[in-house]
Amino acid sequence: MKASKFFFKTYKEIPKEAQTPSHILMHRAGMIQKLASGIYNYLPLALRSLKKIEKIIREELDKRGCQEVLMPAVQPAELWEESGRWKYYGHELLRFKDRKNSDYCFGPTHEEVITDMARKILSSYKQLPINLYQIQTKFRDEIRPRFGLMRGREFIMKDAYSFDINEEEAKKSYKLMYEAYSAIFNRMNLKFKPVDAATGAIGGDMSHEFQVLAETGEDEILSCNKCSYCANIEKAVSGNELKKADSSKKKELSEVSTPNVKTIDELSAFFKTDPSRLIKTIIYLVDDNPVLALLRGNEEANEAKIQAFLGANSIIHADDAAIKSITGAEVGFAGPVKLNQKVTIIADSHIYEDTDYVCGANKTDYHFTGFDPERDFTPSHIADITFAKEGNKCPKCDGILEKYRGIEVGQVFYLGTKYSSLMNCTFLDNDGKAQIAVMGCYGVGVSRTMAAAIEQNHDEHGIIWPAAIAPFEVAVIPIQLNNEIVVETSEKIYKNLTATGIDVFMDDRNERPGFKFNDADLIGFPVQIICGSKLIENGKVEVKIRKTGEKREIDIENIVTATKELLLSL
RNA sequence: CGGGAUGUAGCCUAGUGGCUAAGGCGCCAGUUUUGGGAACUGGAGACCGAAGGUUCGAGUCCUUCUAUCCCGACCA
Repeated sequence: MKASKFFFKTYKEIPKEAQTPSHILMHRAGMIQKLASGIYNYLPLALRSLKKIEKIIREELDKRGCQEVLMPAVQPAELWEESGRWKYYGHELLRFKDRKNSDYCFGPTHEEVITDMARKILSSYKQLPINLYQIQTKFRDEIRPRFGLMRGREFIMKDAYSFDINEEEAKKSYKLMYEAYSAIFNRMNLKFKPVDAATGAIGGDMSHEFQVLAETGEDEILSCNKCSYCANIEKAVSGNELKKADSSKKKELSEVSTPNVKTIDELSAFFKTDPSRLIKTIIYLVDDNPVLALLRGNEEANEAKIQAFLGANSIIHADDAAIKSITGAEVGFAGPVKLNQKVTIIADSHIYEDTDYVCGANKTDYHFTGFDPERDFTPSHIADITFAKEGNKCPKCDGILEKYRGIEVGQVFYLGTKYSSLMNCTFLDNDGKAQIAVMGCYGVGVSRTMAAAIEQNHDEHGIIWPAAIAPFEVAVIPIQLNNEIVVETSEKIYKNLTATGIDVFMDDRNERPGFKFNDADLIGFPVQIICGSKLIENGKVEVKIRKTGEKREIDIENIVTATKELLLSL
């Protein structure tokens, strides 16, 4: 491709709204344009990279027996009602009506459609296993889209779904996809970690996320410094042993007037005590039922763990009115003692490490002191509902947990029969008996992967593409366009490289050298071949490696072989 | 959804209530220039996010709306 004919434009200045490296650089390099919040145009430069990502994905999936399909973006509400998600998916699901007033949504994911597709074809165990995938545009109406393609509303996703005859086989399919994903991100030369993950709205009971490590990642990961344990902060478990409360320190429960003292900070100031000596009572609506979560004042509630523990579809904070009706008090005075109605109470296991706490009295402007978790209330459940922390012991070995930030670019779920049973996706087994297909689902955020690659690989000059997903692998940059030998040589190199199947960008623009060098670094061509008159007279050109900044002089006649070798290492 | 901020040309910015809204980048034409974002000359491009209001007079003040961004909550 010649620059003079290529549809692109680079920018020196950073647009006000771009905050994060991938967003700034993709904008400056002329890869994307924003059309609306979280909705972007992909220009040729971006699409080239996306296509390469897609190609790698297709190759690795096809190699493992997956088959590509293409499903509609617009989906009828009936299917979502069958799975129950029309109700539970919430505002993220973009819903609309057609002219006949029928309900539709723009697909945020395709479990319903694929299960419907599969049940129409599947009749015998002989057809299984099967794994179907598509690469397609999704829409999720994010509350707060941000960081360009990192969290867009419309985005490109590869989603795959496996169907198996039983759990054991389904777990084999899961493992195969886990391997496929590792292979995919390895081929892209990205630094990533597969981590244990919470399952969220998609459901199911086993899941791994593939996290590309980057400072700007939205997710926190805890990873053992000794063994392979690695989990999303929402799921991570501390291996620290629980202490036993010192029963000699028990005190009597007594009501204390605490006028207008509501928050943990206010309480700890009022009682002149550490937040760990306070019990925090948080009231949730879990699948519309009230749930009290109890934890120590210095801990944060891990809502993903609560949701997972209770096997719930949704968890939200109760509003003030609900809190008032449950506790009989204003917000800020909730506690587990003397509740006037039966509610589920989930107690964090850490609260049993001590006694003599302060907790709410379910009476406006009053708290209890001397609260003893073992004596003063009966929990419905005791569970770990806090976050593990950096420096905690690993739950699997004697190592220590370290913290990383990551960008979730892929996730694999073992779904079981969640959708297939609700939607009656069955087949006949060996004995002629109907069985429910066991499913898994697997996603890769294609557009997000592109952004993540940039987040992980850039410097102050621009993008540093891994060669496998770079829009172009090589840029040929003639310096003196008024010098015939330079022009001829660069043309020759361009043609020869292109002929061997390398993606070459020929910067034939009549610009000064510095301008072209800066553009080349910004766009991030992994290899830059600089053709200047002085070296060419000696039969050489300069080859610059974007990643290291290293410059080599290479004989013109060897340029094709040398470039090919270089690219393999990038 | 709560809190904060911002909308002036394709991009980045300036602009005490006062006449024709200013500059840089980019763009077009020309001349020179060609190893790290060139110089000069000439040119095109904005009814200042929208609607009301205050005022002799509004880009500037007020109200509402809208869009966008940031923090939080929420989320794959």
